[in-house]
Amino acid sequence: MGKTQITIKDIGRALNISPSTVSRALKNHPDISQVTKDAVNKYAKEFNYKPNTLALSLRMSKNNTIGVIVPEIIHYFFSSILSGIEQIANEEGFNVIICQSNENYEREVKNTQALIATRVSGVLACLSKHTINYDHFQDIIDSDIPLVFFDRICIGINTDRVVVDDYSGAFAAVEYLIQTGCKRIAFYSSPLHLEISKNRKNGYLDALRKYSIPVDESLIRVCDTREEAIIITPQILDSPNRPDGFFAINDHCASGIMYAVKLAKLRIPEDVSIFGFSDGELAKACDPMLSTVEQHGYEMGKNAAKLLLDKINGKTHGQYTNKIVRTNLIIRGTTK
Amino acid sequence: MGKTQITIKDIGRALNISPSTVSRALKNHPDISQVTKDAVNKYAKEFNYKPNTLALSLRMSKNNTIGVIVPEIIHYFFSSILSGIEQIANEEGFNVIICQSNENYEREVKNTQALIATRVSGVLACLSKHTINYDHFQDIIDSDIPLVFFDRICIGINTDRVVVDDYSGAFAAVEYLIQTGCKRIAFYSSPLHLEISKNRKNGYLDALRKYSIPVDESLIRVCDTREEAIIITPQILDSPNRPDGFFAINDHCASGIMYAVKLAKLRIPEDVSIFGFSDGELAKACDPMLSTVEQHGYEMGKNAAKLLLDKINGKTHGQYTNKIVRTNLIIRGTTK
DNA sequence: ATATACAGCGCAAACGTTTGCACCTAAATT
DNA sequence: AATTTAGGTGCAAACGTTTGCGCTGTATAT
Repeated sequence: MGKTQITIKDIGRALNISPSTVSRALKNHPDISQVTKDAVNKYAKEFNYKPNTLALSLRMSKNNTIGVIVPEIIHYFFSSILSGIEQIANEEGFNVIICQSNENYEREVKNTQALIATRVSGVLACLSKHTINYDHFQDIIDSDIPLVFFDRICIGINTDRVVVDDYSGAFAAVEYLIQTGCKRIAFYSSPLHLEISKNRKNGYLDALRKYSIPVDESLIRVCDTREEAIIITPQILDSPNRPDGFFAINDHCASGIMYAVKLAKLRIPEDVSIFGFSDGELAKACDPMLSTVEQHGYEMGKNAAKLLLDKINGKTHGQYTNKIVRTNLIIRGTTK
Repeated sequence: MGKTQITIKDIGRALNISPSTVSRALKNHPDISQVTKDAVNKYAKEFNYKPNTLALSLRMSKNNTIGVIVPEIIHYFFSSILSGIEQIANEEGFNVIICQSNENYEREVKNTQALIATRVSGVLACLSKHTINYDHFQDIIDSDIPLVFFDRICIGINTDRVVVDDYSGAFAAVEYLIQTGCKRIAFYSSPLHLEISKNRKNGYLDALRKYSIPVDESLIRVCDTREEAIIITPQILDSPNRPDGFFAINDHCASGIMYAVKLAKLRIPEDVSIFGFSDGELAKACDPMLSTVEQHGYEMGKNAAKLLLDKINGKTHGQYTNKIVRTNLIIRGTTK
């Protein structure tokens, strides 16, 4: 007990050979005799030698660590992405260090700087809701650190991205609402400067157009939390011709809508249909269970991590790839 | 662009001074003249010098990184703990690298070994559901790495722990059920070798005893997921004298019970009351909203991280502290 | 003029590894 | 017998920092 980690030098001293020989023996270098190798390996095992990754990283000027910048860990979608990232990184022997921006621009730039200082091998990033300046990400690229964006990307920067198929998911959801009889469909969105908002809005609009349903701008609201939804929905429900369908930017928001709709003594889905986005933990807890767009966070995380690792390992050839993770509709009880 | 990070040596070369002088200048060492300091700082700022943390860690044999081993990131309780950990670590300039065991013993030991190899400054760990051997954690301690357990602790190892007040939370919840008229209360638990299960069971049992309610072993089940709850609850509801109250080990499980209860055409809370544990995302999405024991994952994470950092910084004096995070009841619609 | 003090800076070692090169010995080739 | 070959090993530098110690030069005190 209390024993501190043993080093290559220690092994060398104990066996009366040089550190270089020990190093080579451990790596099974052909120059080293079998007897030496055996002796070294035996000793290493016995005293539980573990290479010092710090020294290794320094020597190789290559850190087997990737950084992840994520808005908030606690959201199901992000934590499942994180889970996917960790899975792949782990398989490839990489550590993942996490930073959360808390949807805060200043913290996001601090995070990027910390990651650069740590000399991580690569960075996976998802924009905070309020980020509109991207210089800190350019800094990452300028520092020769591979960068790939996921989910909330920015198009001002040349790099790889992996996104959910927001457009198609939104289009399909709204089309489903229309096909099951909805005539007036509201859309609750995150701030519109975000690509995901734009894309989903486009999906929403195009679905309406396809079925020649007029667009009513008053039905498009910026609202992406349960609390906000509970506040603004009653007003909308009160209007002379209230909507008979809601398409929400996430499940939390959808559950807020459900709450307000029930409070207004309207029936789900007979009077109003509701579609969410994410398929998080709460979707099945709702009553009726929430119809939603499954967006495969875990898959997204795995894809993003793979892409990054390929870049780190130099397997990609200068091209920026734009991976799109499919979505699919999960029809449950809040739609007809 | 393409510029790689500048080093202390580079600054020295550019300014015709030695690396040691640069180092001292940057640290505002009194031995260095103001003019030199100014020159160094100016150059450092201009060329965006950032210390190489790898070299620093190696030199100081101190890694400003802590490792966290967590069963599954995607669960709300764990991700909020993680969030709290990240918060504190960030404030203190520490990176946090995460490993998930996926509730798998083998992965857990791999994780511990990886963290030892990385020479993290400290480890925060939460046992996987199936861990019954603790040697790998002893290895961490033997490697002189501070270790603190959170939530799912093991009592076989001498170290700091921070846990939720499981006993009191359970006691209070069950007492509330009794006080609001429940006569037969079922308890759905995680595997009973876990301390949290034992403690909550004790709280459950003591509350029953306090009110002289006989214990019926058939009402105590191992079940901690929504899916399992949906399967086993109908049988229990079918029995001649069905329970009129449920105390679930987590909110997922509680939501499964709700589903089964509604399916059996029983009313919540008039016919049966339900109490969860966690206050996760889904609690408010339930209908009626779930009464549950709030367990403050974020606080727990912050506490655990603080404790660990104190140990790392040598602020604690050899004593093992046992921090207990309070719980409190959140009464919503699933109880009277 | 000599001794003392101190300000300002550089040398070199150290943290643990890897790796190009040189070195030595013994065997194999001429 | 002289030379080449190859097998096995060690030296030393490098990655970027920090830090104890020693060195220089100038200014102050005797």
